Amino acid sequence: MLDPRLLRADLENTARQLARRGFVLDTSSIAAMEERRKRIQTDTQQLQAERNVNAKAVGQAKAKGQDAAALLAESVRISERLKQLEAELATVQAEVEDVALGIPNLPHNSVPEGKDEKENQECRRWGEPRKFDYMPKDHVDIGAALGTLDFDTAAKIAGARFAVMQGSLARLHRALIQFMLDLHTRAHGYTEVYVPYMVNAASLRGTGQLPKFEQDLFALKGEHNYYLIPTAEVPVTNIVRDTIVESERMPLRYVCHTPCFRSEAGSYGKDTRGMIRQHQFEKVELVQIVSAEKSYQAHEELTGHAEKVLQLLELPYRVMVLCTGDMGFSAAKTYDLEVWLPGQQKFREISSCSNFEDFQARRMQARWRNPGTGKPELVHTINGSGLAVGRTLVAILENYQERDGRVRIPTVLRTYMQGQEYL
RNA sequence: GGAGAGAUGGCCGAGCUGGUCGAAGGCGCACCCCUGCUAAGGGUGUAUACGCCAAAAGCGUAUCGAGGGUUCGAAUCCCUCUCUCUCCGCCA
Repeated sequence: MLDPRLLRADLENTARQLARRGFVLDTSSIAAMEERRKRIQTDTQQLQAERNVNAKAVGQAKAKGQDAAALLAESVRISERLKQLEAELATVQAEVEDVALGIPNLPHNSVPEGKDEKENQECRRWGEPRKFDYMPKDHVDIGAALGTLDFDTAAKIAGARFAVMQGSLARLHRALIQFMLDLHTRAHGYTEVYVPYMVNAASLRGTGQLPKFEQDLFALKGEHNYYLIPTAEVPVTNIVRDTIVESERMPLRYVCHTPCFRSEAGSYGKDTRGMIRQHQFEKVELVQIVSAEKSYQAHEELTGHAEKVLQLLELPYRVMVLCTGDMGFSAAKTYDLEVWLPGQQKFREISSCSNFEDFQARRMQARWRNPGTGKPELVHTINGSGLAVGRTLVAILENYQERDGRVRIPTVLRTYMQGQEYL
């Protein structure tokens, strides 16, 4: 959520900044709504003050044994008018809230302007895509040949966009998770956390998935209104919802492995082959809770932590800064890491690292106590995949394939695979 | 699933026979005074959000788990929900 003061005092400028990311803010209707809110709120508060004064007078009169009939009559009159005004105020405040919750974050100044993913800009590249002296296969064919990756069985058990893995492939998948967690906890200073995989609506509202993107989520039926998490970002970031973090605990750095569940509504026909886009996938997520003045530095560092995983796995990648039009709803700035997939002859997203500034924090009421002022201030939240495990597995299969159908296991993973060299 | 207890400020904890309660007291914290070290003592202050205001000051409003109700007036009474704890049952 944006600072509501922007909508009150700096509406035109806010609209201009939102226009950069292709969001049209209806300034005249918001201005009118705000005008109404202000008027009703002022009137209500004034009347509430009158009621309080009057009620106090009644109490004092009664205590002294005086007749309070006139005061009581006045109180009744005020209360009736107040009931009506308070109802109006609640309505208009809910209206303002609805509008505010639907407005995306302002893009940071350093974000290039653009309409869609075609206008994202490459920041840097790492590694050299391997030259094959044969036509490299994609991970679906590689997995099928190994007999360890099976989409048909998954379709029988569940449906489309699921996978079944067996044997050493399933083990490599698990090894990747251990490797990533170990790296981030030992080398990058993150604290490992374990969290619920189902969350309530308040948490999803906090990180920005609700109310606007409910169609992307799996919701549970029954008496619990739970949703399956689409990313660990939701439970992990919400650790600090409705809390004031003491300054000596800052910054908070969490790493968390969870499964992620996404309905992928609206992506029909996209990436239907293989395990690039699944309803269920594993991800190791990095989350940082930092102060405002440190958030952009922390964002760069976190992106570097995700890159380190690819570097140690020796997978070629490039770093893209997303343009204003391609960024997610809550983000102020996003870097995507794209790994090279020989099977597609393309770079594909494997991590997305975003700075949300105080956008999520305001929704969550997540603050820290600034020792300089002694006052609570909104934190900045940052997160990134470090990495998407399924896609990392795909990248390994395709980049490490051999002509004979075997797949070499990256050196850093061998200790997790009992020294095994090939799948 | 059954029976009970509870949720108050950064923390602990009164208040809960409705009015003077944004809330006693303590701890913690900050500043000041005293004390030539140490220890102890005294004083003052110490929530958040919002509104009016260019801003500060100030004034006002709301908030005692959440929501609703009763009442002229609710931390206090009633209802619903959420969460926590204890006991029993069941269970990985």
